[in-house]
Formats: sequence, C-alpha cells, structure tokens
Amino acid sequence: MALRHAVLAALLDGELSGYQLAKAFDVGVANFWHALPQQLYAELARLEREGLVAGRQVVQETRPTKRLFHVTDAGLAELERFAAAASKPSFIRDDLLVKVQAADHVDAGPLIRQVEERAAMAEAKIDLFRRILRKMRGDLGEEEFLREGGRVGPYLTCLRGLAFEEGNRDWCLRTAAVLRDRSAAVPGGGTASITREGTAPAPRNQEVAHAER
Amino acid sequence: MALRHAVLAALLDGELSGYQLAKAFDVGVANFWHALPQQLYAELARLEREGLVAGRQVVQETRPTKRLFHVTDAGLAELERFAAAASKPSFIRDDLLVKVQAADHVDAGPLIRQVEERAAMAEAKIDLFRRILRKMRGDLGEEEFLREGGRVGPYLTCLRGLAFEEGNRDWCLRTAAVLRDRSAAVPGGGTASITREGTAPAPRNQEVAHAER
DNA sequence: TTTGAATAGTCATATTGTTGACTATGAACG
DNA sequence: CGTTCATAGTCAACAATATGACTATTCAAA
Repeated sequence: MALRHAVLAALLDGELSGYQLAKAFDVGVANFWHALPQQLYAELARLEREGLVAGRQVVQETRPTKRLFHVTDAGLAELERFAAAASKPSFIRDDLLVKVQAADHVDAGPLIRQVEERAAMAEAKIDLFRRILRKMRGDLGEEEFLREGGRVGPYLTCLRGLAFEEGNRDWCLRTAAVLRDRSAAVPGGGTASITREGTAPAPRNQEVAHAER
Repeated sequence: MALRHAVLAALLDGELSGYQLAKAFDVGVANFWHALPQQLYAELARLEREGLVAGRQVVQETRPTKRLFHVTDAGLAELERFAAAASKPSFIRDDLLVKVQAADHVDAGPLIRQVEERAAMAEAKIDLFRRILRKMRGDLGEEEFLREGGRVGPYLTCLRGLAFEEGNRDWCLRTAAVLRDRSAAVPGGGTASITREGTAPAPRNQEVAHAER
C-alpha cells in the first residue's frame, strides 16, 4: 500500500489532475515511484472516498473538464503516519540485469545493443533530471538551496534519481565494453558458446542420479 | 514474465534446490532480481512442467531430501529468446523515497532515523558484494577477470548491485545530513511545520470553486 | 481535410507479488 | 529435556501491478 502514499506525496506540491499525475508518474520523471494512469485514477478515487484527498472540478474552455486534487488534513495525517512507520527494503528488479546474468550463455550481439540503448536512455534521463534540479533551485547554489530553500523533499528524491541514472549509464557503458571485447576475442564471436563445461561438483551426498517424474 | 527468466539465469551457474535458490533471491544478494520462496517453488514447478528445467532427487542422510534443478536445452533456448527481446525500462520504486519526497511536510525525526538505518544496510550490502566479487575473480585483477575469466555475467550484475548500494549509501548520508541541518535550523526543529503556505497559483481557467460530491 | 498527438478519464481482465500459516526432520544450545 | 535454528518444501488468500481496449474533445500539421 505505498502507491497511495506516493500519490499523497506527489500532491503536496500543489493541486494536480489525474492526468498530470499520470504524466509525472510515467514518463521519465518518476523519481520516487512509477505507476500507470489506470492505477492512479483508481487510487485517486479510493483516496477521495476515504477523504484523504479532495477534488474540485475545473471547467476549461479549450480542454476537457478536469478535476484537480489536493491532500486533506486527514491525508496529511496518513502521510505522517506512513513516514514514521518502518520502510521495507528496496530491491533491484530489472529485465536487463537478468539478461546480463545470462550473458555467458546467450548471443552477445542483441545484448550489447540493448545495454547500449539503455545507456542512451539513462543519459537522456540524466539531462532531464539536471534541468529539473536547476529549475527547482532557481538561482541558488545546491548547498544554499538545501540549507535555506523551501521544500527540499522533491529535490532530494530527484538527486537520487540522477545518481541512479548515472550509475545505470556508467554500468551499461562498462558492461557493453566488456561484452564487446570478449565477443571479439573468441573465434565464433557473438554466438552463444558456453553450453556445459562446468566443474563437476563432486557430489557429497548419496545421490539418486535419475530424473524422476 | 521475467521471474521465470531470472530463475533460469540463476540456474545457469550450476544445479540448485528450491531452497538454495530462495536464499539467493531473498537475503541481500538478490543482485538482479528479488523473490520470495513461495514464488520460486511455484515458478520451478511451472518451469518443470514446461520442460525448461529438470530436477533430480538427492537423498541426504542428515538433511531432508531435496531436488536439484538444472536448465534444459529448451530452457536455454527460452533464455536466448528472452535475451534477444526488448527490455522494459527499470524504475525506482522505494518506500523511503516516497517519505523523503514528503520530507517538508512530515516529522523529520523518524525520517532521519530511517534514512540512516538504510545507509547502514547499504554499507553491509556493499561489504557483502565486495566479498562476493573478490571470491568470483579469485586471484585475478578485475580488468583481467573481465577480459579472460569465465562467466562474467554474474560478476557484472554484482558490480551493478555494488554501485547501486554505494549510490544508496551516499544519498542516504547526504539526505540525513540535509534533514538534520534543517531541523536544527528551525525553532520547532523536527516537528512538521509547513502546512499550506503555497504560492496561490493564479487560476487561468474559469474554475468552479466547489468540491462536488 | 483527414490524421495524429495531447488532454482527460474509465473498464475489465490477467499476471505478479505478498502475507501468513503449515508440515517435517535433524542439529545445536543451554 | 525442551526450545530454537536451519533445511526443505507447500497451500490458500489477498493485494498490487500490468495489459489492452475504450470514450471524448481540441489543436496542429501533412
């Protein structure tokens, strides 16, 4: 149940419509959480039923009517409660890492391409985050802003996002270089090679060496 | 459907039982994916039904009988297919970041404690990863190992895990310092202060200023 | 002038992931 | 002599996320 708190946290900086929220949680900027529009609309509806956010309708001349949401006092209290409770550890969970884990057993070509593609995506996000940070701190230096500026929360999470993407980019470039080097070194370069040359692990137990079922 | 591939990738380095797999995917080391035992047993069963892994029973004298699984040729082919397909982007999704995003609106005390706790956890993981890396490369230097060593996949994913945790630690320490400074600076230091002093955003649309429903 | 993108939002279904409890055995602690 | 830990595995129920399809309107470009 952390999406609800992510939504509350996102609404602290001012009213947003479901649509605006969806964009913030989806494309790129998802600094501290990621979710699809459907999830957000559903969560907003739940939060409103429970009185943690309130919406007000805004009729627009040029665009469809929208509803802007803000956090209520009850919502703020819920956030407070959440912030004081224990956090569950965060884990890496990434398709690309799974593929790299298997790098020695699969075709290196497509893998290298994907790792490089990811490096480029990371680079783009780095640029974006840098721009956002500059905008947030205005004409103050980073140190000043963090000492004296208003609302440092979003700035800090954006810093994490930036560092994460820098880590991503660096690792992707290094990984691509390693894989490229190695697939150039072997004769059949690029095509899966290692199949089963493992050091036979000297069974220490009485093993029933048959595949049952 | 990436858990199945994560399992396949993990089994490439040798046979494992569900239990061993569970430990690898759970406690700390979860380099490239994370999952609970129940998921893994279920996934192993599915993979076996589909012929992507095969198990063989090992009767032990001292411990309960276990089943060791290995990847079949069909499993290897499936991994190959997966590795060549497009990867979905990876996102940060972290309780703690949600809380920091709301840092300006909630009590700083518990937050600072949690951020520091997380820094310590990251530090522990860093140590663990360093040990694992040392063990994997044996007496070779990192560069040599990445050029000439066998199976660099796990080494590379572990490097990513290490960098991730270093990023975590650094960010946590910085964040803790910033929050601590700021909560020392304000008179009511530590207790939630900002409630709603936002710059009224000068409505540009004809707004129906009533909360409906 | 139709096509496509952007705004604004919704529904149903499927897949994944989490929580909590439960069965067994042998080893080690005190 | 009982308790707890580590191994080895399973079941059921639930919560969270993801996928895909859908309705509207308006603006801008091909």
